[in-house]
Amino acid sequence: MPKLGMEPIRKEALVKATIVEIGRAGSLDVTVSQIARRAGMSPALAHHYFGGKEAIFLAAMRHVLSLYGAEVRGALAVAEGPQARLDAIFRVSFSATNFRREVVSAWLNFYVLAQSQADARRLLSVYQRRLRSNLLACLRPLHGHGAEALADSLGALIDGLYLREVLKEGPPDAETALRMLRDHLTDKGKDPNP
Amino acid sequence: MPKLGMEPIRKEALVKATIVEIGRAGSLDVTVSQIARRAGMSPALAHHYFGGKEAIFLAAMRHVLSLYGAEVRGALAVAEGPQARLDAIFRVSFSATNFRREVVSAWLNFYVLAQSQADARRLLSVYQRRLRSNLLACLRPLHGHGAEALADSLGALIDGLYLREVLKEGPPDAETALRMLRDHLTDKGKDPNP
DNA sequence: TTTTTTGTTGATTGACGAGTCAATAAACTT
DNA sequence: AAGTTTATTGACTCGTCAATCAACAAAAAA
Repeated sequence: MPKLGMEPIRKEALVKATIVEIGRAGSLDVTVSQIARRAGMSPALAHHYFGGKEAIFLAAMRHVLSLYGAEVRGALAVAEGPQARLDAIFRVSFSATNFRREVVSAWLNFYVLAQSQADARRLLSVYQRRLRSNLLACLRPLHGHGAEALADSLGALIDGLYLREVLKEGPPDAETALRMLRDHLTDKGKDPNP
Repeated sequence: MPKLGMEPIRKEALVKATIVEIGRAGSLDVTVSQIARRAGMSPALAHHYFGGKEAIFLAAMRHVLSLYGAEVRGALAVAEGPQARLDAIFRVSFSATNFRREVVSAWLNFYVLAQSQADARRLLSVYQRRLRSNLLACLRPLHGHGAEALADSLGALIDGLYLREVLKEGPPDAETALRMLRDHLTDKGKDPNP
């Protein structure tokens, strides 16, 4: 049976299964066995490829983050002007791929993980810095000073909207979330000192 | 040794120890033994008084929530006018008692808990509803329509600021957080249709 | 004073889960 | 054909932890 070149396939299956299982459990209280079973293999194989549970979680985190990052880059590539680019970032943050219960739950739990695992913290920091710098690039032309504070509050608002999603029932409401982000900016002094 | 009337004392000690331990671990991966040891008793006694780990967490959650609730009520009692009352809510949310690493970590983990435990979810929902209605009472006189959306985004922003605190290092910066909350409101159309 | 209630713990149980290992088998190399 | 690498798992080890229990101690009630 053993076909060669299984490693990437198995790893991907494990990473996806990890996200699903974290979503199901709503926490990191997920056994390697559960993950492996959902990914269609034995627990031993999961250990074989990743070496340990910690590494599996880390890989899952990287996956979510890089997926999000890629989507942002894609959206920015076709958006022209700061206003449009800003909105592109917003839309990606609440796109169907990212704003799903599973993924939101994963994010939340990654924040928890970041409190005790340095690698996880580093990854999250990278994401936060990237988001901040993306936002700043758009905000500076629109609101000269105050762009920094605005970027920070927008970041916090996005995270808060994610956080609150986990308590809601029913399908995620991206429209409402987007409206709040946009309203956060409207009526702010436009370009006070360019 | 056995003095009578220990129950409330023991319970309080356990609840406080729980919050400290959650803060230390940064997660709910905390054993009853750890909690009991920090509270100065045997694990068996913790089980005796609470019946199980789940109940200990729930009690800790109630403690944090009721402390916050009491502080809000106290601040509202001496604040006059919607503007002042609004700011009172903000200040309590980032007061020295509530905006501490331990407590912030506890909040975060309660959100996680809420995903898998119905009781925890109920408690958090109560808090959210209360916050929302407190905010609404202040916002309606100031911004007629749009008060609802504003209350929701303020709630999300508060949660987001808490969430982001767990990644920061150094002491919590309440001033900056407060500035963001206040800025979120400034320049919004005041009282468009009263 | 006996009995009951309340407080307290050491020792134990039973379950579960991460990680290891030896063994098997297919595919590639030489 | 013999040897090496890659894939795969069942069985096992070792540790941990929630929960239980029997036993002991002191206060209160009878």
